[in-house]
Amino acid sequence: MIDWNKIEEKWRLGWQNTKEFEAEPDSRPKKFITVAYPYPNSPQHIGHGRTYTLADIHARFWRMRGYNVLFPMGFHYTGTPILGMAKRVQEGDKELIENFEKMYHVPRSKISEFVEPVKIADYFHAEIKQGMIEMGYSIDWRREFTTIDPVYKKFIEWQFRKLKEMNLVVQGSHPVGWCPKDQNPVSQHDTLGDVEPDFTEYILIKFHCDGLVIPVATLRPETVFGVTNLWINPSIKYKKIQVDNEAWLVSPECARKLEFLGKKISHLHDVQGAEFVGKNATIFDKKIVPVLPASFVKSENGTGIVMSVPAHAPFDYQALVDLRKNGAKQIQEIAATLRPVSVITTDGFGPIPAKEVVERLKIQDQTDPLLEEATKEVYSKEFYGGTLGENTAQFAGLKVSEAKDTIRDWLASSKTSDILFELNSPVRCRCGTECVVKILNDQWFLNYLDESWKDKANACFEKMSILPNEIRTEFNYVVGWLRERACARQHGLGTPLPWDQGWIVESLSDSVIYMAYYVLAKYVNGGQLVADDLADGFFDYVMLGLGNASDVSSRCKLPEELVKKIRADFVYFYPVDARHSGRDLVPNHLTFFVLNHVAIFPQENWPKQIVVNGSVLMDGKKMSKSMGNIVPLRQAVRDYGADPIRLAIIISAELLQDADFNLESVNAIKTKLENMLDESSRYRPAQFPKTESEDGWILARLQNRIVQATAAVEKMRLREALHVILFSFESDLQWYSRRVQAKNRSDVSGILYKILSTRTALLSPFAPHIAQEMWERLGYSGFVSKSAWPKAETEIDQKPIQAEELLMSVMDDIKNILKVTKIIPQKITVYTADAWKNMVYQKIVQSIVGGQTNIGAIIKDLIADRETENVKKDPEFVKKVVSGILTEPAELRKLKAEMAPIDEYKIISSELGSLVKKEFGVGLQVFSESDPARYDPKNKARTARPFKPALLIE
RNA sequence: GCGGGAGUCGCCAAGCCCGGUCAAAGGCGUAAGGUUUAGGCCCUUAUCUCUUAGGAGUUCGUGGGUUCAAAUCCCACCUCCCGCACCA
Repeated sequence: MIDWNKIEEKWRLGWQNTKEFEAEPDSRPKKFITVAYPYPNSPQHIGHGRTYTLADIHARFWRMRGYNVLFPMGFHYTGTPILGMAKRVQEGDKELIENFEKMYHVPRSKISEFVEPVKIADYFHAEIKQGMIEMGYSIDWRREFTTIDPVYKKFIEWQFRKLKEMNLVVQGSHPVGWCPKDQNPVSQHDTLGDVEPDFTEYILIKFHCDGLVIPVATLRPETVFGVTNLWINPSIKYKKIQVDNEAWLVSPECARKLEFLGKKISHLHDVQGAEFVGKNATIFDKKIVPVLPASFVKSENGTGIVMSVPAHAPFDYQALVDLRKNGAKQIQEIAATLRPVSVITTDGFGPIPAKEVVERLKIQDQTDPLLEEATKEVYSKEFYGGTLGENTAQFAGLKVSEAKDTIRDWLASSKTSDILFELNSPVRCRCGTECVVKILNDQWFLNYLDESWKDKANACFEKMSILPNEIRTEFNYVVGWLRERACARQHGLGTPLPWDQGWIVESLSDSVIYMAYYVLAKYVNGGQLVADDLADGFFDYVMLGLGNASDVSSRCKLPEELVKKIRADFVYFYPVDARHSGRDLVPNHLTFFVLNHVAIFPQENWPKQIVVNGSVLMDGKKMSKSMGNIVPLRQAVRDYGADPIRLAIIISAELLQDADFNLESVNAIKTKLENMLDESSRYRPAQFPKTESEDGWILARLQNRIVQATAAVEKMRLREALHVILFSFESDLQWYSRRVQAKNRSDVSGILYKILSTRTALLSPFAPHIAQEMWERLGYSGFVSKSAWPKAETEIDQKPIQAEELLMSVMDDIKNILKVTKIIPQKITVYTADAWKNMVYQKIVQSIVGGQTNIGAIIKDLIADRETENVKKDPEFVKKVVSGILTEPAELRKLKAEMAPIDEYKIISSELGSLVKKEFGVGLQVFSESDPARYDPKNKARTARPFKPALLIE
């Protein structure tokens, strides 16, 4: 039994002692590999482990290839979730505290400290870091930092002043979910039940009545030309309010909403809805519509008053129908005069779609729940397929999907409209207060709408390597679609906006160029760099090469040598060579990362590569708290060992696929590794004769495998690489050992040793601990992680490969025949094809490689040639050869076309006998097809073909 | 709706870009055998159908097409997953 944790700890300490992963500039070429840093609000689980493992393998691979690799890590403290958690701890939230205790095993004394947000971050920071160490990540820990370190804050201030100078930070208004009591924006983790506040923008269209403005909320401003009346609920007590310099009539709920939408509001008095029934309202100064009663109008929706468009809104149509039947007498009379006004024509609908759908669904009255469905149907069909009719003035002919915005803008410019934001479903803050939508008028944005900024980003993406390349289009799409993005919040941990201290730089905006900060972090941690006197000039010099070291030195009270050294470090390590992250960060972080780099840094420091990976499933299901199937990383390391987990995650899926993690696969990997470890004590270095065919073959295979594995890792196709290292080698070795055993050889230990050494080196980036242990047992001193990545010989001898392929295929044929005939063999005879057949074969291969696949033409050619005119007698032979060659890979065909034919008779008679004897227990006779002395009772010899000798089994 | 991705022989999953190495890798599962006191681990063999000579047939979401040849290229359709924001 192997004690994984002990082996792992041993080598971890080894790496630590020799400062294996501490990168300093030197004469070697560098690779700067980074991963999106973690947000420490919970321990990491195996899902998090995937991205870091991929990056670590990447780093270790380049290190073995002779690069000076910097692989650092930081911790993202910025953000609001931790703040919300601290609040919940303070409130004694049972569920959360239980999670800490039972799921995360946080000591009770620690939890009580969690009322302070930073303590939460600190705790999980330490926890996550320890996990990364235990996973064997080759991180240079001297460069660790958090995003609330004083120097980091200076750095972010610099970043933002830079962006502002370039006019990329702009101010504007922005709606947010808002708790009126806390006076704070709310996001998902601030609400009861963790509901994301989700809201919709409605257009308020202003009607006039008795000197009052009657605003109605709608999502369909394009139907305004079809309005026939307004709906008011007679039983609601409406409010008359002063809005800026107009008097509005709205429901009480609406009045409250409006307060937060940047309007000056004062309440006048209450009016019963019934008072307005029967009155006339006007719009566009001329159109007059009656105000009618309707019970479906809800006080809490919109303004509590609705514009009625019976031609296109099923609710309105049905309410009108109801009213004609049941209304008060004079109302019935008014209703009877109203006719739906069609303003949209849609394929598949007549002029009054609302009527059609209401009648088709057999809707009874305006309380019928089917009306929702009817509304949806009309809405979506008209939106995508409708055009505005002749009676819509200058908008006639526009598609509904386009007209919506055009008409909205037109209404706004003529001051007949306003905006209302409304939560899609009621949301309560953790404090219990009902939330609203508030418009922040002084919100700061990063102006990702800026065209020249987008252009630069696209230029950068174009030159970048994106792995896997499939997601490249997604990046392009995101860049095109990005608008202004709010870049500051009013609470949370982080850096205050340098010019407006009331705002904190938002977490997705202070994490976009921090890779540059890793260069500084080492000096911060070493105490040489402190925040107090750091000025922008320092960052300008270090990161952009602006100004000079002596000015910076005197201004920031830093030794000039130090300033120069830091600049030199930056010049050496930048740009970022690879950025790893999960695919969820594609539409945000990764895109912002590029955008901010191209804004701030000169082109030579733009990032070189992005590597994106999919997520990790547990037993085929998404990991989630509620499912209770989260596997904490550190626990998994204790139970199974770091290397088996690393491999299980990597081998279960290619980069972008979701990786399915399950215990069986971890166990399978574990025993596989344990077997390899066992083997590594078994072989010793020794001279080996490269005389036998199978030796040449296995050594050639070894070269091929190295080439395959290397190419795969270079493309970050780690699953494929691992497959080669773990399994393909195995099948090669299986054949080799069959051959060796058949011959009773005892001189192969040297070869096996060489192969295992190579495999160990190939394995080491993936499973660094166990590979190191194997390396030691194999008798090497020093670290395998420092040894060179195996390199294939450029000249690979193809002859033994062909020879062994021939033997394999004959063995397969024999087995096949035995299986079908179920005879017990007494004697096996092989006949190899005649020389002229080889010549024909060669010619056919050549013409196929040359593009000729037509059998008739090939035969004609062959007959025309004296040397191969024999085929006349046996056209079937040509057919079989052609189809045989066609089922071979192009590469092999090419090889056969170029190479001289192998001597099948010689190979089979010298190599096959031992195998046949060993595996079938019988003797073997070999003849050439037309050997006059051959033993051929069944006349089989004539069926021999090149690479397909004829067989006789008795 | 927009954008992206996927549907492969019990399950997971390669192959598709660059058509013939493809009845289609590998892992898991299953079955038989070996090893073992027994079990586990491990090893061997088998695992679409048919076949007493190395062969044939039918398969890669569905339906068409291109080609000497299609899992792979083209068209249409069906189904599933993810993102659509100010949240890390």
